[in-house]
Amino acid sequence: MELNEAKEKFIQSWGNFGTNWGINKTMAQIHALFLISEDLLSAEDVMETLQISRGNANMNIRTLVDWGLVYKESKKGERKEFFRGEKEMWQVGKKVIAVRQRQELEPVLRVLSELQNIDSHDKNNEEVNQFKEQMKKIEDLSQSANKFLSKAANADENWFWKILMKMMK
Amino acid sequence: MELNEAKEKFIQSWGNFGTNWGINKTMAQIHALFLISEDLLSAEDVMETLQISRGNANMNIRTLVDWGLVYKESKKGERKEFFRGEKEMWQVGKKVIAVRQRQELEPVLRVLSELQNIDSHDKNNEEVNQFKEQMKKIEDLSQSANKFLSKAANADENWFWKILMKMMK
DNA sequence: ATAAACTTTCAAATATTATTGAAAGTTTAA
DNA sequence: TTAAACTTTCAATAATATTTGAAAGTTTAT
Repeated sequence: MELNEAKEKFIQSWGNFGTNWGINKTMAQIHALFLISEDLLSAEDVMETLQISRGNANMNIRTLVDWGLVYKESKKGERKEFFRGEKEMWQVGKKVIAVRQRQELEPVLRVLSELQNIDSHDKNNEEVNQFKEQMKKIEDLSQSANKFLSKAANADENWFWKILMKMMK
Repeated sequence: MELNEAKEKFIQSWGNFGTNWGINKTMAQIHALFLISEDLLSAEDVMETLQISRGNANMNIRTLVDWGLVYKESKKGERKEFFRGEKEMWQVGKKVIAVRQRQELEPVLRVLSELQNIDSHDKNNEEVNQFKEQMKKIEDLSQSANKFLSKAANADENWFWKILMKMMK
């Protein structure tokens, strides 16, 4: 395989991967492009390389900046904005975890807690109790996951590796 | 809140939650319905409760069975197929992890490994080396994640909790 | 072997989500 | 203050993913 072919394939694969995890394809592709670009890139570079529109490039780059996966940087003497990708994969992982936890897991936790407040004049209503119990179980697992992800998102890499090693043995 | 209202809200929320994680809404809703149903349900029960078509119900129930989140069961004297949901949330978590790991993570690992085979007549080509190095880094993180998920998917609940406790302190 | 009872499939229709690009907005330099 | 250079927005459009439902397939009882 030739280098440019490999780059292209990486970008496409990363895009599809994202799609399967609720991240839009273009955003994942732009992210892939930044992961393999040593130089600063402008929005126009991204537009041209990936053959996408200005608005699309802009919106997705902005989201990547919000997620902390891409940094805005200025080039001396240039007015245009430039961007640089976060290359440390451990950082990338942590940042993705943090965002998705906040955006997806926390809302579920709120709902699960809310769903345990059910009016019931009959305190022994079996059906109500079963429902509440099940909500509690789901909430418990979600909270465990949430705690775990919080730890992971704030851990340094060494700490994570130590744990992983402990687990493997 | 009243019980049926709560059930409805749970089903809707679980559906939206799924959507954000690359799982289709109906499948997640059917799963939610099974999580809160004590009795066996037939495909028709699901169709009626969620107001969805026969084909949709069938396909998504089948996928849930494939994932191990719903079990096929027969009712004595009835020809119709019935289904029961896996209620243990730890089992649910493990099964989701196992499927998504196999379906999403492993293909990426294959691509990443493949992308490190780049033809280069010039062994010192800096650009090629940088690309390979970056692919290696991404592969390393992905493999760690993969190993971790394998452990989690095969662990018993106690083991998981022990680790979690170790991490928390 | 037949037909009733049920399940599965898949092409067409629908719904959802992402993308475009022109217009509006902003910033900078002079 | 102006206008050039750039960025952002958002309504219209396009692409993608999901759902429907009728037809085909299967199983079971007789």
